[in-house]
Amino acid sequence: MTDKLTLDEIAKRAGVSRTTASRVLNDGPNVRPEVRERVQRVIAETGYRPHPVAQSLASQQSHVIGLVLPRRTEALFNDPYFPRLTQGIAQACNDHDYTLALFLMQTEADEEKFYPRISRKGLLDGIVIQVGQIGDGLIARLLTSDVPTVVAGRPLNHPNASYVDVDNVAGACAGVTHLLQLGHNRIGMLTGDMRTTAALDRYTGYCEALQAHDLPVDETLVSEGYFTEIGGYEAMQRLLPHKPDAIFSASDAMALGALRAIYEAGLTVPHDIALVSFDDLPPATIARPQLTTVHQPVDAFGVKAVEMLLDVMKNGPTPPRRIIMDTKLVIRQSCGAVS
Amino acid sequence: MTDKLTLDEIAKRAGVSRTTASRVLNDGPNVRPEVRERVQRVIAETGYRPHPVAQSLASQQSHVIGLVLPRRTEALFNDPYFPRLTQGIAQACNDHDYTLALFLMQTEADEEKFYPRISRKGLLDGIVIQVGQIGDGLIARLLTSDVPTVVAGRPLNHPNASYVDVDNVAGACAGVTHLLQLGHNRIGMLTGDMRTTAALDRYTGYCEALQAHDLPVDETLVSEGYFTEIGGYEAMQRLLPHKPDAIFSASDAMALGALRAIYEAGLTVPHDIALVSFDDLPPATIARPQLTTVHQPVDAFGVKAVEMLLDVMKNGPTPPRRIIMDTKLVIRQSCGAVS
DNA sequence: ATGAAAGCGCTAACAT
DNA sequence: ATGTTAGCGCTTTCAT
Repeated sequence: MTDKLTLDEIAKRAGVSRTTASRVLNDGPNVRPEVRERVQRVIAETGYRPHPVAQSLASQQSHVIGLVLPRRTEALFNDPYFPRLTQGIAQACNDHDYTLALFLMQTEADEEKFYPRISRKGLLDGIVIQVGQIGDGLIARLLTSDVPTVVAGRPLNHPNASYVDVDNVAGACAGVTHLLQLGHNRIGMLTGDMRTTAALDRYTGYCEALQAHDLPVDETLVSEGYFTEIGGYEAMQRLLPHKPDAIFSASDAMALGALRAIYEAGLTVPHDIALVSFDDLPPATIARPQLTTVHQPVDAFGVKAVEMLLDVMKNGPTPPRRIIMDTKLVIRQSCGAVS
Repeated sequence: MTDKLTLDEIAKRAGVSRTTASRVLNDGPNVRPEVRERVQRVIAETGYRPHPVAQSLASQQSHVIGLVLPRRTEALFNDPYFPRLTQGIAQACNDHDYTLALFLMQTEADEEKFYPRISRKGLLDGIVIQVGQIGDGLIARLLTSDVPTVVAGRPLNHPNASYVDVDNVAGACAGVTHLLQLGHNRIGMLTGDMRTTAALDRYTGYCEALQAHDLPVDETLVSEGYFTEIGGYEAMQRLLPHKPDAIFSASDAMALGALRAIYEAGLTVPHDIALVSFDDLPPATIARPQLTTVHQPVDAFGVKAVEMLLDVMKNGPTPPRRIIMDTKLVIRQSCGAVS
């Protein structure tokens, strides 16, 4: 009933042509105020809503943005980062009147399934794709497709990709420098999954900080923790025999695992080992002691990604856009700087 | 180039009518094998992909399912439940060749913004909406709209809604009964947000277990923790003066908070206070001691919700469907049953 | 300022 | 088995 309502019907009831009705609907120009009002009243009275698909077909834009998260199941919900990123992007889509379509790619095989769907102009007006080992092949293909694409995180080997990232190098460097200034000189690191640029860049920041203080990078003090709690736990266990006096963890989740390992070894944080991590997500304040950590603006990150995509959609992919967002060291208890 | 490709073009190149080309595209009947093959070859050679929006308009179905999560920002990423639910639903959509559109409703006001979009047949073939205080008004409206809707979780006051839920009552009852059998008789409870049915039902299960053992419900031993870590922490602090010998927590996250409060009070789990919770999400195995908890099948839950929706889409909303999924007590360390 | 007409790219009922 | 003919509901030139 309220459903068979079409723009033609509205036009008829308002005594105008469908064109004029369309103009009113889209707040277009060239409509006499009184006519506009009349049409609007009919729209309001009937509760008419335009058929979004018909609009899409005619206007050649769907007002739908796709978010592609290439990530294994476990990584996806063990890491508080993704829900938060998704939330930020969803919010931004909302604010710009776009609908968000979510694509979770669990395996490389999913790529083949998704690509035809999303690369075809029509369903999606644009795509935000998160970097990650899975799906990095997709990035290349997407960039040459006719769907505007923006990458969340720094992609490897895609020089003309538009992307937004946080300054992982500077952030990590700041975290490690803080530990150095507190007088530590055997600073170990728990790295993330080294197949990701986030992990690589944070490691780079760690090295830079040490080198700036004329300290060598001791590889026996570096262990891969894959960004997860359990990974951090195990990596920390590997590091303990080498007696670090401080640890920089590439994620809060790993820091949680490190805390466990340290306690089980009969040591305490920050007394025996000082700890600084990266993220500033909920685990940071849940942990005891609370984590000193490099804050990254995840929400703003999502907003920036969407805004960049909108820009690319409007003005084309060249030149490639680039936004590197600042991080900020948040000092809490785990570093020992405050009591 | 590869984009101006339309079904007409394919038909022309294959020397058939557009109808026949369409038949081949949709694996329809009544096409001679040789013709079918010829068309398929042209499709393959040209890399043709049908325009999904045009298909939607003509066929009156979008192959898009909407997931509506009415939840405040904080709740959304402090609780590992939602990412996991989303993941399960996304996976199920995938498997059934549907695209997932995500709608995060942060405020009641968002309702007004979303409703027109999603209630209009066209964009969405169906909707899965998660229950929650925000958005419960939406449920009523959606149920009377012409978009097939299924609720994730038991909705309050919507007798003819189709929904899938876990057996919160039985699950909670099993958890508390376990504590009773271990000999505890001052069992406190940390409840979730009591405006949600999940929290209410788990409380009901708690009461039932006590009553089955002829124990009264002592309200001084019950405190609301809103499902969050910090909420559980504070609720536990309120309970400690009343000397419970065991605690049933309505979520793993709250149990984490409770652990903190208990340790800070100089007590240990399970020695001084035994602990059983609900969820069996990642926090359960990260916590020390590991949590004895009522496992709920979140992934399967999402799958069931999608399958129910598909059923409703196909066969109409009546009679209302109902699926209550079983839970299972997972015994770990926090209850003290094992060493 | 308004409307007629031509699509947008596809599906489907109806011939043949 | 194949093609013809209408749409699906809207936007958008192009006249007027």
